[in-house]
Amino acid sequence: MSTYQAPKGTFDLIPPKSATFLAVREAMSAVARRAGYGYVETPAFEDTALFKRGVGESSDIVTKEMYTFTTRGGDSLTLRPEGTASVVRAVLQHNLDKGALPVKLYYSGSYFRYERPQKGRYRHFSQVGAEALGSEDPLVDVEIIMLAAEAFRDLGLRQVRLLLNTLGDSECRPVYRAALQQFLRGLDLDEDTRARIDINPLRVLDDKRPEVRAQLTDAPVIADYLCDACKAYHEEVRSLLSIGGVAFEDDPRLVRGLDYYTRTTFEFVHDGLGAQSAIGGGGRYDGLSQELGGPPLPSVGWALGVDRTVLALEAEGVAVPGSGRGVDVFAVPLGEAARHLLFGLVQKLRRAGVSADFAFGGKGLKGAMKAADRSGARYAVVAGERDLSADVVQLKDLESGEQVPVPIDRLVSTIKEKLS
RNA sequence: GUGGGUGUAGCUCAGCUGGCAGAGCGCCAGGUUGUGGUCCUGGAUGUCGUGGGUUCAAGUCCCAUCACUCACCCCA
Repeated sequence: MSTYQAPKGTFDLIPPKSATFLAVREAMSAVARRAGYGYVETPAFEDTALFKRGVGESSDIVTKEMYTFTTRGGDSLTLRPEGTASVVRAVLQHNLDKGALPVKLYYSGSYFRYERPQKGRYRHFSQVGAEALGSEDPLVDVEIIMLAAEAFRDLGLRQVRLLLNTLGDSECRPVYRAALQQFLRGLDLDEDTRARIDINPLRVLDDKRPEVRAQLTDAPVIADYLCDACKAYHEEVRSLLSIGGVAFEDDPRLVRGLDYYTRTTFEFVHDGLGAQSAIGGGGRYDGLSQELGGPPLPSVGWALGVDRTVLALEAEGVAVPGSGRGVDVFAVPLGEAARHLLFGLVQKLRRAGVSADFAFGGKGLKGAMKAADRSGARYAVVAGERDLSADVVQLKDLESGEQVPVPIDRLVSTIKEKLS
């Protein structure tokens, strides 16, 4: 124990688990890159007003979860609670929307929300996101969803379910919203929930309390209120997903926490994470650009939770490929002359693209071999006075235990050959 | 903001109705003065989260406090 520890709701990523996090980030990023999405990186903080406007004043994120601070100059800034608002801001700021559409971008980074931590919910968390901006084409929705499904599949997750819904648009949603409000007002609800009826009634559908859920069974569903355009759009998305072989479940109760979503919304959930079952989610946000002062820019995107995906992998007992690798070679010197020679050979190996480590600290041979073993190296290079005077080093295969002398000037080529 | 659970060795945890601080794993050393992963032997490491109280005596009981954790509201 030390005097200091990581702040509440945060955690350190340390080996060996940190390798899994890297692998998850990489797998998620890779599917986006393969599909022509370019990397975008925006600041970790933005003008507070961007999130208030973008995420929505009525969302809980804005009302109670933002890390907001005032600069010396008097500006109000906020650590980003999510990625989409920042990306849309960047696209508009740099006029990317004036070029070829859709603009396809992906990102990977840290996000911040001030909440009570629990399993899968942290104050500092990690997401990989992808956004396709400026195209109102059901195939884009489908591409986005398929990419996320592919990322989870590449990682080896099996128990992932895709939930799908539509939230309608500016034409039909208000009608549904009014009907829902009327229904909700007739229920027996606590004060906070009653307040939400006026602010964002859709979110009441998401309540998990049994006494609330019981009353929601006969709630009106959006499907009955969709306008023709939204209905057609949603049917198209559904049928394209089916043609593409992507399994999904219609979930008319699926509402998301951010105010900007329109039409397609979806969530990837995993059973086995505890209460925080969503490992990724997203949807279409056709009105967000205009909300932020830009032109109409119908867009769709997702964010996948890196931390939660790691939890899901653990729950399934899946080992991520490539996350447990050590170095290729470990050097074990005996005596001062060998220390200098082997240290030099380690540099040569590294320059040749072979990962290599070294027994530092003048350990005894036994201790150094132990270190070699723990490093996960495939080969150990051992050398002492005897070998040096013969211009060789001992190359030991740590799996088979076989050991052969190799001339010093042929070590790098010999190892490269064996590793290929 | 609300409710539950847990704080004992580096890690995972045991420790009964109060009576000398424990195990497994890991770590270090030796068995093997030039060879790891198996095996054997030995060793080190604790303000029992913190502060107070009850008691002859507190890891154990009581109070407070802090931390962690799970869940609710809500969300990736």
